[in-house]
Amino acid sequence: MKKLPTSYHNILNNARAHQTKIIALIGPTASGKSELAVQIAKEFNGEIISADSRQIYRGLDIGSTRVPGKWQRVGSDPPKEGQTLQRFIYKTIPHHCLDFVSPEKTYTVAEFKKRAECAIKKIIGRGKTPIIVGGTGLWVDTLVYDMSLPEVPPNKRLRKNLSSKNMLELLAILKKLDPNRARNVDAQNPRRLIRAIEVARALGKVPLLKKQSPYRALWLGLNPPPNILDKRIRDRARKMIQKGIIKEAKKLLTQGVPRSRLQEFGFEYRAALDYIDQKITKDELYARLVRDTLRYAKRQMRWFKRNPEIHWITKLPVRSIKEFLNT
RNA sequence: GGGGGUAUAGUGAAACGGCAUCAUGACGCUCUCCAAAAGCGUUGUUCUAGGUUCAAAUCCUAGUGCCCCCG
Repeated sequence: MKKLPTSYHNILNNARAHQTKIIALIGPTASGKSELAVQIAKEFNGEIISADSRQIYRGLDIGSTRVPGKWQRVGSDPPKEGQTLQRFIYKTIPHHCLDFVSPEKTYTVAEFKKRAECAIKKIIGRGKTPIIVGGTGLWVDTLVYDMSLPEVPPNKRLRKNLSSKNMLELLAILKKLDPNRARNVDAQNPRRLIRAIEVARALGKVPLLKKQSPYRALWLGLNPPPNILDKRIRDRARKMIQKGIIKEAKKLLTQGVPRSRLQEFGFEYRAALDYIDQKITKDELYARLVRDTLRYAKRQMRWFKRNPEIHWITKLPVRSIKEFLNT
């Protein structure tokens, strides 16, 4: 990551002291977050920070339904005749944290948080409003609530070693390293146990999780009524096939992304692989995409429902945003 | 028309005549960096009618549905 001039750090520190305002826009897949985010950004002089655990990866354009490049460069409107270049650039809506990680690398929330914070600093430095948009609940929360995740990168070898142990053994290991964490960890979840051991081994113990937002965040939640979301999800699936999800999956494979890795990028790629392997027909591919998207949307909503700060909206809430930014 | 096979949860499967299980879905929930992940809980099944047996998903008979072969 490029080092920032110190002035940016000062800006962020000031921002923390003065409770910088940010907008967080969340919602399930296909709810129309991206479009709305661009509208908000245009209306209120903002820049967009994506909080999506898959749109960060290069080459996953179709399967992750990343916003089209034109929005990242020029907002949603092409330049009109007679429009000056300056006016044109002014309408540009920059998007951050998109399309920058090699698909072969495993990118973690912690890395995302650093990069996104860096983007927030820059946006604030330009006197603009950061708009965090995403469907990955954990990623949005980590950023907005400034969750103090321990700086311990994943240790592949340790994880592999521990993966053969059962949960009682794992719990015993953790108990020796950090009895406190052993008491409140989910003792039936191997992944959590292994992660706790990983952190405890590196730091001596698992630090307490701090969750204190340095920002004043306006939480907006977009959740269309079921029939509309259903229709949007069907459109999304149809377009995904039309735009060439299969071609994209094949391309990733030829680029050297292993099949196992491709499957980690979500049900879209798992379904595409099954089609490539001729396990399913094109109609079945469509049906699978629709079904799995609906399921995923439900799971996303389960996460969001727990956050009482979210204002659930149906369209651009111009007045509330104005009030929020002016108080 | 004749012969053979098969029938178990919404779906896919397991169960020597002895407590009907497993996976998946649905529903609800949890979350200290794999989060489109991982985990927890709830729900729900022996095609129908007889028979044999202390006891039947399992054995027998008939019916029904589905699959295969012959005509």
